[in-house]
Amino acid sequence: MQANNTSAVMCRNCALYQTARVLGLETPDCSSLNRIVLRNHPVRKNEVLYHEGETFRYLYLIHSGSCISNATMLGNSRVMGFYLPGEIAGIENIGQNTCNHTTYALEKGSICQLDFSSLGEALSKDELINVQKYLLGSAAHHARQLQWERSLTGMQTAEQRIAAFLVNIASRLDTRGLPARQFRLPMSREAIADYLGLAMETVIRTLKNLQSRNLIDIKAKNIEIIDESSLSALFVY
Amino acid sequence: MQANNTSAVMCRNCALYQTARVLGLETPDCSSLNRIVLRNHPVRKNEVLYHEGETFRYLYLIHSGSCISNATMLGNSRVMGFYLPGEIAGIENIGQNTCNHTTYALEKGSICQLDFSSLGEALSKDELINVQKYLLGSAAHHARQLQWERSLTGMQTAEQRIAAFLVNIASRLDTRGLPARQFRLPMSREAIADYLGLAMETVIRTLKNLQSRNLIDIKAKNIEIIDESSLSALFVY
DNA sequence: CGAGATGTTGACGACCCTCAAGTGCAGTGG
DNA sequence: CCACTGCACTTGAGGGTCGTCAACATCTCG
Repeated sequence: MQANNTSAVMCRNCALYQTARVLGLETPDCSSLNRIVLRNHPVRKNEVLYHEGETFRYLYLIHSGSCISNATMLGNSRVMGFYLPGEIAGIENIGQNTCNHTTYALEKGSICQLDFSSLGEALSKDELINVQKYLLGSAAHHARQLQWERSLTGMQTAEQRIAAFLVNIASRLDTRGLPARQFRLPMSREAIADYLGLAMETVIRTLKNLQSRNLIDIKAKNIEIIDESSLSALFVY
Repeated sequence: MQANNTSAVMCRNCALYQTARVLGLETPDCSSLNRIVLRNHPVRKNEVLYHEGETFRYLYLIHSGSCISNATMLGNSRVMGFYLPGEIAGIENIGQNTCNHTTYALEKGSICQLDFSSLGEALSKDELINVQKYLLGSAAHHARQLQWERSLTGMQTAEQRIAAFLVNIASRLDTRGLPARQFRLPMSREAIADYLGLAMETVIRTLKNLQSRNLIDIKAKNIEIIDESSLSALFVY
């Protein structure tokens, strides 16, 4: 059995399971889905799912582990976002030919790969309508998530941004039925800093400060949210 | 004829026109589209399209003018985004019952209203597949836009954020075939400040500074981008 | 024309970025 | 098992950016 520090979603909460349900296929080992889905593919740490500029074809449903996506801006790289268990990486590439981020695993895990470009051929019209409807809902959900992230990233103080970031991660884990009080922050401090537009040192100092006020307990990558309401109160002003 | 300070998209570039094309209906006055679309509805300044908490039903395609959307956080309001001509307001509500922003017009203009909830009944299966595919592409495009906005909002200096904001607006206008060198910023300085996580005074001073360096020329809400490459160089470091 | 909203300017101080030095930890090879 | 190497992380000092406050200017619209 796998160690508990990398969390996996239960099938009921996995984005892929929802997709399967939409297809009218409740059983996990149905054959018609297998034509377009690669199930539970293991990924190593730092393994790339898709490269910036590559032809877009697949959606990646994170089953366990987590991913980070980067975009290069004239040589320099910027962190664009993180994908947690149950979330869909690559959905923002729909409607264009190429991927515009590089996405890779932050830790050992497993993903399901869905051949988006073959949906039309592999499914009946009714099935396609349902799957499209589901993906449209997922894309809209992703947009709401991004809107919320945008507003938190734009907050004024480092403390607000970090508090909002932590609450955001916790709530996303909670949505998928994963422990949201105590979990592992899979990304480096540098990645958090880049993502939030802060200096790495500020991230560290702010985390330590939140810890000294007993709002969180953080040791290396392991974090426990002790006082979520006070943490939220920092940015819901 | 309307004055030139509020810009309208040419029909070829309007998001609604694309939708119409997807439906296989090239002519603007076709009857089957009329069942679910309210065309070119005029809106007054400050007129609300949809309220936070209201039941979600319609998508709004901005034909001319522009909109702002706000979300309340415990009484306080935060600017969540702006919608320019040719863009679709409300698309992020798909997949949930209620709207989570309040969106209203920043200036006099006109919009088309699409009854999203009746799509399934009003269209044939083939039509529905095409419309869904189109909307899925739009939602993904919106997500890419938001991802980019998130990364610009997270930039460190006020100058980077403002430069990126201006270039972003210009490029969105350009996409729809509208003048992108000289245009009107329809929102207040305060709204820009809130949106970018800055103080209003900083927005004003930074704009003035960019003007003194001859990168832009700004007078009240009218802006001309004089040196776009230098402006872009400020944040593509 | 007047009143309220919106925008502008200046002074000051806090916050956070930069730079630099040092610590801890993970992975590798002996 | 342990030393070694490299990378992530931590801590401290100093200075610049930007937020706050307050006064004033300008714009908008009845």
